[in-house]
Amino acid sequence: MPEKPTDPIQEQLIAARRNQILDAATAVFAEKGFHRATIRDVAKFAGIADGTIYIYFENKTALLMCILNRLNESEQREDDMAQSLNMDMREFMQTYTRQRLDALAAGGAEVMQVVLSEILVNADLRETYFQQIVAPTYATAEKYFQEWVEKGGIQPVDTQLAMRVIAGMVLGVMMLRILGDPTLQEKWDELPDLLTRLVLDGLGGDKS
Amino acid sequence: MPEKPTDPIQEQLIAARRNQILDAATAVFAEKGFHRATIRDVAKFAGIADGTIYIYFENKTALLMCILNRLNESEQREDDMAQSLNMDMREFMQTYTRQRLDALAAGGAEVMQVVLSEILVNADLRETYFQQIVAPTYATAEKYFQEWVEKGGIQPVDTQLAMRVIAGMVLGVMMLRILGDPTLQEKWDELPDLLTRLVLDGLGGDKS
Amino acid sequence: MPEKPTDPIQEQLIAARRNQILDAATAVFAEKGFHRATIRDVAKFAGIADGTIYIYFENKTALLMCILNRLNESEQREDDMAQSLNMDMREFMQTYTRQRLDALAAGGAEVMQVVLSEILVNADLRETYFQQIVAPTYATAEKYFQEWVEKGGIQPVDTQLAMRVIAGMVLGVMMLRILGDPTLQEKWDELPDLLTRLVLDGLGGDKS
Amino acid sequence: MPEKPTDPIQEQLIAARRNQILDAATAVFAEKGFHRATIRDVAKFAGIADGTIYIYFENKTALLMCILNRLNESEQREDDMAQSLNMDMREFMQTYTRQRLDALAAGGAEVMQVVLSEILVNADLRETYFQQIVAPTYATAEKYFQEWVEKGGIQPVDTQLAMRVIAGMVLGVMMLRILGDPTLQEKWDELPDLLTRLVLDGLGGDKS
DNA sequence: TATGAATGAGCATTCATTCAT
DNA sequence: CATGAATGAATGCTCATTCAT
Repeated sequence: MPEKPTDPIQEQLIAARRNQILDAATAVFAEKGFHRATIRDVAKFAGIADGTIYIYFENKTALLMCILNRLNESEQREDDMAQSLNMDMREFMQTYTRQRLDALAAGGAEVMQVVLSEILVNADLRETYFQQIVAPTYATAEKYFQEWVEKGGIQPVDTQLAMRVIAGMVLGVMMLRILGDPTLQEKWDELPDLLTRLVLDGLGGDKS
Repeated sequence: MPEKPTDPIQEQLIAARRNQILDAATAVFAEKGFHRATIRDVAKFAGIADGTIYIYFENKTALLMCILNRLNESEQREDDMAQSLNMDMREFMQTYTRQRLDALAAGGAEVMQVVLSEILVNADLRETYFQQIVAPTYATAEKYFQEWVEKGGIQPVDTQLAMRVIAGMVLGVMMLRILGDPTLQEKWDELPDLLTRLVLDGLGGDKS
Repeated sequence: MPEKPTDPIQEQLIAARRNQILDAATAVFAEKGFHRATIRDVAKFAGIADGTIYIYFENKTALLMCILNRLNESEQREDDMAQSLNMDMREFMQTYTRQRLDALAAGGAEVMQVVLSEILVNADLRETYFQQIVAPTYATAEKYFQEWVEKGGIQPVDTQLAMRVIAGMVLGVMMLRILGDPTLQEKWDELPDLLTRLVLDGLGGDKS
Repeated sequence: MPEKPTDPIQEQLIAARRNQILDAATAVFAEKGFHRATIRDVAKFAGIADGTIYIYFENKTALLMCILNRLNESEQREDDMAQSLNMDMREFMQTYTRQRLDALAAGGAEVMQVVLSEILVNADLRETYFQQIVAPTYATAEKYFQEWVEKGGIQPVDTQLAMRVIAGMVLGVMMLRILGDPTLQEKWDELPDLLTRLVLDGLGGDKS
């Protein structure tokens, strides 16, 4: 990385270049997969020389880590917005699921694809992902959950586990879409409602 | 691949050797991941020469495809058993989720990890996986689902979508465990109940 | 390295191939220097593929180490011959210096050049060289020296140090020749006599 | 290189900067070796930018050449001092060897190591070294030698060759020390005496 | 002059795949 | 069929050198 970027203008240039490279990396990795993509591919896509990438990133894996971090940052920002509102669980589920699912539909699928693929195989990356993205989400959500349980808004359950099931549900649906499920792609917009309904009311028909 | 083994004894030998190689490949891929694992690793593990693998398999990727197929076959067998029973949805959910989750806990995690990782990046593999494993599961399950809806056992919903959400829920929880979630690992046994309860009754507390 | 060469014929083939590669490496390193020479250069010179070299040698540096070892072995053989004879010091000096100097003149200069160059910079190699070539030579020679001192054939001196000075004298003259000294090249044959005379009688003229 | 610095103040600045860079290069090359050291290492050590080095030096190799030249100059100065004295050969040997050996022990070993290593492999450098350092030394020494021979102080010998042997002896002993010989390191101070005695009186014991 | 970001040629090494035995 | 030595294309990364500012 360029040394001591005390100059704020330099800092901006550096940030810009880093983003340029990360954008290229995201696109290329998404298309060819992390392993099949070469540094040369990324450089060409970014319109720079191979070596330049190594001025801004330690190595190829660091590119992936930083893609992950950018993902993290953008999600964090969205979560903050969610936090500021005071919602009941039904609203929360709707908002949360829609946000996540929309993000995927809006082009996040490819990034997710690459990141998940490598995460499954690279322990370091897995740890980072879990610590930086999954765990904070749990922490935030659990707080709400606990509140709702106390207010009597939902059945008493193991909140930790329930959180994971809900998060898993969203993640799993995303995976299935990424795997190419055409039905999910078509009816993607109906999911937030269905998920909310399922989580809160269940599908059981013998309740009345 | 050995050409037209009309001799049934030959056929068996060939099948045995193929399985021997696939076992080795499964073990090695699970430990080192698909890309880090070399053909030599697999050959050594199987106790044969590198070249021999190419007598039985087209190339390295074919090994993964065939691992996938074996996975498929074994799951199909289990699903058949499930089919033979005549369950209501609550029983089905319990049985299905427990079966899948137990399989993962019992050591299927590493294979799943490798397979999923590569599937996310390799379109051919993805298609195969979807056609051979996901789609048939949907087809079977949808039939049941439809029945239950008609019998009034569950609320009327888009069965296709509901299936996907349930499958996604199981897949997602598996992913989160693979990603290293310690809570899930601890409370893995409680999941079938929780999932069933969630899917059928929901978590909503204001229903009475 | 090819696995388990229990078969004696295989062993010979392997040894032959290793030598073929080492010959090529020696030639190429001598011409271009260790760093400027590429593995491809060596492979091309040996008439084989790049990768083949890595079947027989760990890495580029290993090539140098093995060149060193071959040097070692051949010198050891010669030293053994010297050992079997029972010489006085004058004979020994003549024989030893002539042997070493002739070896250099006969084509050993280039190998020596490469080996010395890298030894000066690579601590591992330096250690190996010292342990395997220099130290044994000292050990052998010191024994003789001690004998001569006891017999009164030579002045009492610190034998350890004297050995080093004599060895250094030979090495230094070699270095100077390698550095391109034309006088040394011309009068190379006169050196054994001069060295012997110098070591035993000195140049002082006021002794009578 | 800065063009035609007619201004004497400019000239001094340039010389200072060149020396600053050469000092850095000497330190860095000595520590990491010529090839492992990068221009960036040298620049950092000198506290300047990479590019600045190329204002004052043609390329990386030029740095080594100039280090060699500085070495040359300083040695020449010392030699001049030696020249001004009027010594007999015993004194000369003592002075010359002690001077050279002390210089090495005082920290010149690493520079010597790097310079010699590269000299062995780089023909241009070799020529420069020989022309600028070795040859002048010979020339000077030969003159004295001739004198001593004529005065009858020493045996009549081929003075050219004898010079080379003596120089080689010093160089060789240095090499052996650089190669890590612990005995030489311990008894380094005894060498000037031993060398002088050996060269002038020899080790032969049967002369009386 | 000084800077240091950008360049891109160059290289060691790996490994899937082939094929002579 | 089985072997495993040989192949050589492919690639991440380094670093001397340049040049716009």
